[in-house]
Order: sequence, then C-alpha cells, then structure tokens
Amino acid sequence: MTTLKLHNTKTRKREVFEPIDRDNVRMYVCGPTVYDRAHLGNARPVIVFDVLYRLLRHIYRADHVTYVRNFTDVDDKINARSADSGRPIAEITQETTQWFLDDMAAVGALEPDHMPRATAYIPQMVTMIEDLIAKGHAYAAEGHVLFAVESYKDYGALSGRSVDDMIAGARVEVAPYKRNPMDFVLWKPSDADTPGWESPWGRGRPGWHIECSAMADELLWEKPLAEDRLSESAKERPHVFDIHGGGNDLMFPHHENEIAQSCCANETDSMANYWLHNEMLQVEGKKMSKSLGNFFTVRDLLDQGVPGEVIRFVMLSTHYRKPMDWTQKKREEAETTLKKWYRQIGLSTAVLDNDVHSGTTNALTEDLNTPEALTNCHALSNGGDYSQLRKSLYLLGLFDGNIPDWVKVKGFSDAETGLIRHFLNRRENARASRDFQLADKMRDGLADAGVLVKDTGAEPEFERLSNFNVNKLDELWGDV
RNA sequence: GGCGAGUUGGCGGAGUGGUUACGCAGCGGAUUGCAAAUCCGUGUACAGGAGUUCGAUUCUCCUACUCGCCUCCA
Repeated sequence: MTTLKLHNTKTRKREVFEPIDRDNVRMYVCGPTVYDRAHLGNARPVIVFDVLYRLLRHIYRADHVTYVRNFTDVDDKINARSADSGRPIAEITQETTQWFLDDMAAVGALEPDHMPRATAYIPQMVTMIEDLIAKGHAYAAEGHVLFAVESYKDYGALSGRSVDDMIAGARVEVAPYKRNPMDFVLWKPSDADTPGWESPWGRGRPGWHIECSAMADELLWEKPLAEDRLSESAKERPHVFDIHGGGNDLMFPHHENEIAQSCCANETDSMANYWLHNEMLQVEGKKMSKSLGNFFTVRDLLDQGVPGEVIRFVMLSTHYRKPMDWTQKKREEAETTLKKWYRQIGLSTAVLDNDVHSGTTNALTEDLNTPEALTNCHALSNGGDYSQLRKSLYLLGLFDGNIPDWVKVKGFSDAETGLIRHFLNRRENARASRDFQLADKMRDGLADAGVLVKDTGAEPEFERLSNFNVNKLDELWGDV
C-alpha cells in the first residue's frame, strides 16, 4: 500500500497519514466568503487541496474519499457590499458563488463532494452554541454569545500561542461584555437591516468560526452516521475526521477557534487528526494588495488569455508550504512547457487508469511535492514516455482527457488566417526561386505585425504573438 | 513585543550527512538557405560564523537579512 506523508501543523512534523477509516477518508477545507471575485491568492489553497483530493482518490479510490469545502454566505463583508451596491444579499452571494465555481473549474479543480452554504446550517450552529453554553464553554451577554477561551485548556495549541501571550500582543478591540479579551463571538445580534435568524439569544447571526465547526461535524460525522456509512473504527473516534486544510493565515484565530468549539462541544481531544496549511501567494515579490496595485483576480488572468492550466502549473511549481511568487516570467515558462507536453501526450492514446508512474506518485506522497512531480514529468517528456506523461498530468489535474483548445487554436480570425496564408504562399514562391532576401523580408514583416513564422516540414506554421496588430498586417499587404 | 516560515548556480525551484536535481536563460554542436522549432553536449550554488562528525549545503547553536501571522484577508 502506498505510504502518504503529510506535514501536520499540529505536530510541526511530517507524519505518515493513517486515515481513521480507509474506506471513507474525510477532509474539510475552509472555502471562500462570497462577496467578490476570487483573487489569485484564493486559488492557491483550492489547487493545493485539489491535488491532495485527487491523490487521496488515487490511493483510496474515488468513492472512498469525502471532501467538504464550505461557502461563507453570511458575513459583514457581504452585508457591506449589499449596502454599497443596493443589491440584495442573496443575489450577490449566488452570483459570487457561481463565479467561484467557474473560476476554480477553469484552473482544473474538481468540485468537492459537499459544498455547504453557511446559511443552510443555522440550526446546527444554534444547537452547537447551546451545547457550548450548557457545558460551560460559552456565555450570553448583551445579545451576543461568546466563547470563553479560558474554559479550554488547549486554546492556542495549534498555532503555538498561550492566551497570556495573545493578550499581551493583542490589538483587538476589547468589548465590555467580554470576560476575557480573547473571547470570540459565536453569535451576534442583527438589526432590522441585517440578515438574522431567531435564536434563544434573540434575532441574530452566527460568528464566522462556528460555521466551519457546525458544517464539518454535520457533513463528516452526523450525515454519514445517519446513512450508516461509518466503519467501526470511525465510530470509535466520534466527531473526529482526518484532514483539515486552509491557508496559514487562517491558523490563528480561525482554526484555533474551530478546534476550541468542536472539541468542547463534542468532548473530544481532537477535531481533525491532520492539519495542513498552505503558504501565501505573492506577486512579483510583494504581497498582493489593492494599495500596491498588484491585485488581480483569477478571472482577470483568464480574460487576459492566461489559460487555467498555466495558472495551475505555476501554482504547482512551488511547494505548497513555501511562499509562492506569481511572475510574468513563470507564466511564460509554464505556457511553453505545457504546450510541449500537450503536443507530446497528443501522440499517446493511453487509457487514463490508476497506473501512474511511480516518480510522480512518490513525489506527491512525500507531503505533496508537486515541483518534484513536475520534474518527473520533464523526465517522462525527455524520455519519450508520453503515455506515462499523459497519466501523470491527469493525476495532477493538468489534463482532463482533452488537449485544451488554446494549444491548438492559433488565435486568428478566418480573414486574418486567409491574409497570412496569402503572404506565406508568395513567400514560398520566393523561397522556391531562392530569393531569400525577399522571403526574409516578408518574414520580418510578419514578425513585426505579431505573426511568428516557422518553416517546418511541408507547410510553414505560424502563430500569434502578443504584439499582434492587424493594421500592420494590412499595411504589409499594401507593400507587396 | 509574541509566534512561525525562509535565505540553494543568471532566474525559478527540489533534495540529500559523503555521489547528476530539474526547468528557463547562457554557451558549444547537429539540423535549417538563414531563423524558429527540435535534438545532443556543457559551465556556474548551497547567507555568514561556530560546533558535532572521518566527512555538512544537509544536524545543533549564534548572527544578519527577508517574509507571514498576532487586525473575521486563502
């Protein structure tokens, strides 16, 4: 059996992954708050955990893995967006959710088995909050319900902080109704203009952290339990699941709070056995931010003609636990490499079965070493093993069985293609009569207009360059 | 201030207690009328200091620098 090793944030070590139930490996990853287009940084955890999902399905088989990724569709940022735009909240969240799914599909991410929306799980959250109050871990105050961090002795264990340290360095606003400055909100009151649900504490809405605790437990424990899909080994570890993932900026406070809520409510010593965190994304060496002017969305890139596969390749070319820099140069290199690989695997008709080259799987099972997996793809490419290259790219999510259109399409309209063909025919005549001066002049002219000509084999090939200018092409026609 | 991650050749980026990363760029060659593409070959590295060791880029400590989190940003 394949041995999968993962770096567990809980222990800060690379550990052998042993699922609670190998017939149903369960993973939860924090999803987006749906109020705007996903920026490029949002795509990193999606792609990282998509690779893990694919790998788990490869090892344990597709129907033995359950992957949950939520949508946070109740949040103050959404409320603010609605107030600014005058649009209904439901319209914003539905539209943004679909955008997210479209954009992530474009970068090759499979849809998780469950994609719960927070607003559909309010009753479960209320129940969990009531439970926490009953067990002495939470208290109601002025319409709020707060989690009492001092009631949970392991608070801070994941991120390696003590409550005292946190208070010392805290810059949080200390609300008067908090017993401890680090206590965080489970439930907060809503006014008439804010989305709210009736609860024992009045009309209000959930805090952010409780969403994930409630939805993870519902979909990875209660639901499979009700459907009798949990093995005996799973039942021996009530409420605990295998993997919890997210960006490392969520480690504190979000994941810390999730653990506190889940462990206290469920009376367990653990929420998930393995915690995985991806590092952040930078752009041209700097943190992506609106003030620096280097902020852009996945959709922006796609609209600029950057293929989703190229975005994914660049993401995979850096290990997930290292900061990753998005640069124009990487984008270009990725495109060049992928074009070559797609051309090569197009020569193979190998069935996309589970027989994937060990160099690729061994890299991935060593804590998702995607750069090394890509190196192995280079080796397969250079070695001419296009069948195995095909399967490796499939496992990595860079190939879905069809060569992407952007590799095949040259990017010209029919009229432009006709014009270029005319040129090349005349140039071929010049070449045939060994008038290389004229032939080279024509090629230079086309290059200047943004058309790259390659004299390969019988018929010359041509492709569109980024500086393509149809007006220059027309001018050329006048010159000849 | 607290916690954490990192510093590898021109660039990107893995990995290892003693041996080739790999990719791009460069250089040389094949091929081509010339280019492009393709193929073959090839040089350059492990932040600094101390320690452990027969031997460290790889382990330990220190220093410098970079970055992230501590603020419901993935």
